[in-house]
Amino acid sequence: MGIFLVENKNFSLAQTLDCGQAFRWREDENGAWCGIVGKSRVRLYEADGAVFIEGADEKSVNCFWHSYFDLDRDYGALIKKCAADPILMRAAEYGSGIRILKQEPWEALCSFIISQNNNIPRIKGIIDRLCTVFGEDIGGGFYSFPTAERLALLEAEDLSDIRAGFRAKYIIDAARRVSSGEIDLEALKAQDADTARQTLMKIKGVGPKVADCALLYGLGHIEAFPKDVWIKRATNELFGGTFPQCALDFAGIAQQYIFYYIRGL
DNA sequence: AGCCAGGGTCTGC
DNA sequence: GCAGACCATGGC
Repeated sequence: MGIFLVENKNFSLAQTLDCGQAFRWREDENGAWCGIVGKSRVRLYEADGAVFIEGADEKSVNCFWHSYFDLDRDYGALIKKCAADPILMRAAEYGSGIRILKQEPWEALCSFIISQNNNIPRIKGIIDRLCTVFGEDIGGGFYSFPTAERLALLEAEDLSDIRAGFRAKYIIDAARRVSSGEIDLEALKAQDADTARQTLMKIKGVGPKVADCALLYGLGHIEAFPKDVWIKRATNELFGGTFPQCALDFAGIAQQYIFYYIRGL
């Protein structure tokens, strides 16, 4: 039996876990969502107007998982702010169950290095193989996301079975800079987004878009605003070339509504 | 078959 | 500073 996590107001597992911000969650045949975070494999489901979690103890639910799902933030209030722009309001209502996950910084950074010039199904495949080959066996045939320390010991050729293509050398460069301490991801949480972005962009293969994804999904900077091809398209075709100004202080969250909305059109 | 994908680097102007 | 070729791979 699962442990109560939260009421599912402004929280849809399907929207949150399959909106392109994380790549290791999968819906099972019963409509529950299974994923591996850290060294835990958990299963989440919605029932009776609430979200429940299996595979986690009471203490981790109240701390880690509460933070992971960003449960202290009032998404309803943000959606109301979106109403200042009629198109953004439509997008926010369409994706009103999305929450921005607070993922592990290294996993977020590495995942979005892999994401560049790539499509979501293949991103998931590459990450699956990366975890299976280089992650830690956490039992049951499941594997954790490999640490930067582990990957830093490899050469790009060692990733050939992962089929990450030209991104392999970028993964290794990122792993080495993080594991050596040259880039302290935890410290970037407390810095302003622009400073942190510049640091992240010292990594080969990390430009503004990947850096913003790491900032938003791994480092808690909700004002970071990844501009991928879909968002550029939406900004031009839906907003006349200018991102809605009413959402600037939570642009990352608004961006996720727009990304989900335009891909669903 | 060919275009595209949650882009970035490198080169040449 | 900015455009254009190029990068690996596979989904559609």
